[in-house]
Amino acid sequence: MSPPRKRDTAPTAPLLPPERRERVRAGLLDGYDRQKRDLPWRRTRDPYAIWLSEVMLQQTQVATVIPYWERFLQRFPTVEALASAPLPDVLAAWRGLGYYSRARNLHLAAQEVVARFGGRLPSTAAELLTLPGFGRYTAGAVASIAFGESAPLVDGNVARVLSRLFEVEGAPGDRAREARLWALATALVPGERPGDFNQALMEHGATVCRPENPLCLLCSVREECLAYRHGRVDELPPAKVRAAPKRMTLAVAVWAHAGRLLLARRAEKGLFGGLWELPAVEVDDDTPAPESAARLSQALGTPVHVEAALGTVRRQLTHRALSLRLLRVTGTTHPTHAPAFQELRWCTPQDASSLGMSTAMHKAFEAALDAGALAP
DNA sequence: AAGACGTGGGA
DNA sequence: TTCCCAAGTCT
Repeated sequence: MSPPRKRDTAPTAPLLPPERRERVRAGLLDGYDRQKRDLPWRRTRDPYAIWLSEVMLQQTQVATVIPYWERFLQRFPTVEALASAPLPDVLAAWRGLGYYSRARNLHLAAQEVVARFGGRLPSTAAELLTLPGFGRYTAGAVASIAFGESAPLVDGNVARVLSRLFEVEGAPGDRAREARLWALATALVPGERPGDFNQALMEHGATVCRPENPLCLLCSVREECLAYRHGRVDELPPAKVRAAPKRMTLAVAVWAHAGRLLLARRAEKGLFGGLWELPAVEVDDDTPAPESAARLSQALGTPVHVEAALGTVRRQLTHRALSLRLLRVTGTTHPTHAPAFQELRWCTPQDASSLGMSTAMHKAFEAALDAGALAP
């Protein structure tokens, strides 16, 4: 008989010893109970309102979200109200918040909640994950905060806090790193008040364990922090490498008729999907005005010609450098539908103010008016 | 599985 | 001015 085979790797340390787990939990929860910010969605237990806050907070700062959240809830107070609203109305309420696919998916999910769950949001992360716009983070957040499930969550804040506490190596996006962070979050969350614990983790990252100038001297889990102990707080986690923004030029039709401007609603997918705009087509940076007119004619399904260039509006997005080239155009017919757009509408500035429109296009719209687009 | 998808605020 | 990025999801 051969001797029992030895393991070929050294035994790994347990992910998280119980005593250390309890100290980390207690420290974070204490900090939260003492210092948590008074945010409006922490004053409600309505799962729909909590869901809405989590969607709005994706990649968006708290101070930006607050007024949108309050207005949106007034306009669409329940899942049913949201589900039965037309998408353009939902996008109008989202105007200026960015990442508009969030609003489209929220609307779709509300309709599914009505159709599949009788208007009641399901209470587990696993079920929530089946709805549009619910990824791993949002499913864990809503399940734990609204329903008290011990579901883990990892967002940018949590990733930073756990990276420092447990000295997790690797860059954002690294598979092994993500797996380790989720494993740590999963190991930490079971216990009292899972929703509060998850919020404590995020709150700690937002207010104490910040990306720059973290407040280690005020930290409630400093004694547990490996990065602090090893003087590595400033180097964990490593910054993510970001691709250089790509240039994108749009030829924008400024078409006035009888005191109104022609507006178009964009296709549902992609950049500014489903939003209203001054009709625009993508062109090369060096496209001359007559060719831009030809492209716009095709998109609008009726011939237009350029009367004047009204200037260019530039806008910097995360992954794109946008140039909106305003062209005053005219044509002999005045279309009410067009091949490249979902809808066309001739609008007064007042009409336009209530439509869902990106901030980029809103700036272009204002610039067109400033340039005298509707001047007599 | 990288890349697309917005915006406003702070350094 | 310019750069970075903040409670992610989808394809």
